[in-house]
Amino acid sequence: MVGAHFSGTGQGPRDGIMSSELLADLQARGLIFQIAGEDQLPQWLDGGSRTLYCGFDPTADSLHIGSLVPLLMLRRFQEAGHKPLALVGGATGLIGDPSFKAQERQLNTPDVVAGWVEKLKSQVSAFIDFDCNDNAAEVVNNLDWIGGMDVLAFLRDVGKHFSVNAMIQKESVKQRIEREGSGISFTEFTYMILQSYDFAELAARQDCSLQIGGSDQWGNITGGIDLARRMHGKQVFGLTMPLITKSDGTKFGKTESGTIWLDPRRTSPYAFYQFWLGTADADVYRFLKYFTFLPVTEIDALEKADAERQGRPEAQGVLAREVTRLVHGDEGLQAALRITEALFSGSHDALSESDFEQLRQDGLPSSELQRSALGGQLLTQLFTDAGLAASGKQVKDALGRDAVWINGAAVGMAQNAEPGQCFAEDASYFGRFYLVRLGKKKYHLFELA
RNA sequence: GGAGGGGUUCCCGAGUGGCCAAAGGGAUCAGACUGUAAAUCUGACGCGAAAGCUUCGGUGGUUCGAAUCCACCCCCCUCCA
Repeated sequence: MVGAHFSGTGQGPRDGIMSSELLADLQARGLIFQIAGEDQLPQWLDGGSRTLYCGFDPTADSLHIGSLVPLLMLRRFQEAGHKPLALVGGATGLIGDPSFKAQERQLNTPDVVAGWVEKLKSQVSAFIDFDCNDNAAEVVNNLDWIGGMDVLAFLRDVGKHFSVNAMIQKESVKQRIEREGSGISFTEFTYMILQSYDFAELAARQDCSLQIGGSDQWGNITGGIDLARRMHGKQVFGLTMPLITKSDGTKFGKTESGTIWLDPRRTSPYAFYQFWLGTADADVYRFLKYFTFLPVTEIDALEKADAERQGRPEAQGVLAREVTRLVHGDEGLQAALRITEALFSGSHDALSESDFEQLRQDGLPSSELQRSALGGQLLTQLFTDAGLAASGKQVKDALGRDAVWINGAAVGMAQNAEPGQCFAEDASYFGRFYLVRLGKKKYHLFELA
């Protein structure tokens, strides 16, 4: 699956693109927050194929959609003819980035982090091309150069270039230092130095001249720019992307059910697709620019068309399809579409037996049902266990409002103690499937064991 | 090591002996309205269908009764050494 999605988009590297054109496109997409070395960067990029990098720290066994913008950014640069390095933070992941984090974080054990590093490596690889000749991507791990370093060398060769006075002035750690009720350990405080060292090291060994990252990385990136100059006399650049915000002020990338992960085992392509489909009107055109490769002109045209038409905009559907394909490939997208169509078109009766099996495999939440165990059970219990609701109270609430259906038949509070009747033989699809709907959007497939 | 401040239900944050399963806000879930929107309105929101059961950093204690009082411990923050 590594790299599989890249070729699936039908857009190979477009080496004809000039970099000034790239920067103009990024600008038009609103993807540029700040640039370090703004005067010289355009002509530097136009001057040839450059190497750039972006770091991803292993803080879990999967990246989430917060990393999507930087990942796609690496690819945008690659398509413009530059060489992307995806750095996986095998070393920095052991320390923890304090940037704009309100609290000190729990350290993870080296084994755990090492395991995550491997997961991230393959995940990151799906977004960039390793096979094109001149500017093939690479994955690097900073544990390779930080892991073997001894303390004295670190303090003398690297630490000497940093002024604590300057470090504590950085906006990214200021709140931790100034605000009452928080603090920062020396360990996390050192993070900035490690990331700076990464940049200097990559500049020296791979001639990497640009680091990209989220806007929260500005302090760490500029630290690296200074260090590369001091240690190796190299001039390098930095570019940050804006923090993705939502118009309603809530945090992007989280839903009621939690984080949206890139790993299909954590967030199914169906759930992923649904997430994007639910994007607010006020955000959707901006997100199309951030998260897809559709030309800006096309996005603008879509916005105009949506505005002129009454009713439901098409933008959400476009966004959901594009991003799902980027992350989960065509197959993942098809799976998501199949489920969506089956559930929201209103006609479950059209589904075949194999369709049901497919839905389960495609990531529709499902579980097994033992007919023998139905006896003493209550629906509230059954549905809570299946994850349809957080507590029996919520199920009860839904039952009381006639918001529960089993295979299309409404179920009320009166049936709570009658699961056997609700899951009757003749009510099933193909003798074994029950599709339960709670509320407007939550579905669960039960299959008789 | 010393002095002071603090740890409340998902989050913020009231609550200083009974009227406290614990105000208020946010988040979340469900309903109406809709576009599988937004805004608005309604209900739920520790667990439990209910009876009832278990919470306010931890452990013990005082009391008829504790989130609230006492003792010790743990953790966080500020200042001093």
